[in-house]
Amino acid sequence: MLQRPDPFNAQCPTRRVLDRIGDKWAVLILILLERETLRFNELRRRIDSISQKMLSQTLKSLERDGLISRRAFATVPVTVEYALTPLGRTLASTVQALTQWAEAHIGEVEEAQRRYDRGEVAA
Amino acid sequence: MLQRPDPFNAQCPTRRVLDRIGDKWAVLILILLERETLRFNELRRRIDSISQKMLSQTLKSLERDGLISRRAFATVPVTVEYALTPLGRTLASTVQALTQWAEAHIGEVEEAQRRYDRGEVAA
DNA sequence: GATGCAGGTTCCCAATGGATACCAGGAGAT
DNA sequence: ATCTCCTGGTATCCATTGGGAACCTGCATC
Repeated sequence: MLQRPDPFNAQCPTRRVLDRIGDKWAVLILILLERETLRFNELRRRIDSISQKMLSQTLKSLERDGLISRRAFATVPVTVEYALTPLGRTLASTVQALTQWAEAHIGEVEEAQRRYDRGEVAA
Repeated sequence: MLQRPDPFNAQCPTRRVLDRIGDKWAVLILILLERETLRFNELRRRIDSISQKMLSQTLKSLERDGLISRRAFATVPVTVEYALTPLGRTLASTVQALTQWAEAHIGEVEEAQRRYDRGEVAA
């Protein structure tokens, strides 16, 4: 791998990583797991409107990428815990910055949308 | 807006902002425009494999959100320049951190994927 | 008059997302 | 004994989305 990473090249692996971050469910899961280890249905309850399918699918991808770890316990009913790996932890803090941006600037974005929808040109 | 922003609630506007960031093309466009103002076809040439349709669609959404500005010049053929707004600039630097993460950790992610695909459990 | 370039839009098909139903297996209530 | 609920999923179906390719306007050049 001597080639410099270049997310603008479709073949570059960093592009695939960006695509993964570009998964809205993955972002939410990473943020929740940064605070604490959670079980499947706990995640489901906390993330409003996620379907079981998308949750299970997203968890599987995150595990494959080494960002979260999955541990099953033979309790009854079975318990499955998801936690961030050290690698996932480094990403989660970066991703946190995004949600903080969203919370801080949501007002400006909404105002821009209203202006745009009224036909006004951007400032 | 007295309600605290909560991206885990589907109704919360921050969730919509996250969805926008979760657009892989939007991320790439923001990064390119952080460096310099660019024209439509310049963007198209730089972002490998983006279609005209997705480029035009993504630019329109970003403009609507007040993140980029569009200026058309009556040259011949017509010239259209896209640039970051001040608001877009604040987001672009945050998003930069993501690509830097991707470039820095892509090796670890790929190794985790190979391990997972060989059937090994995550470390 | 054919060709080229800019900046798009339209149309069509394949992939993705989400809703719903279903599964296994045991616990607890009836 | 059986009904129902809990866990953590999978299977199926359909609507929405994404991408590819072709087309369009306007002017300028060959």
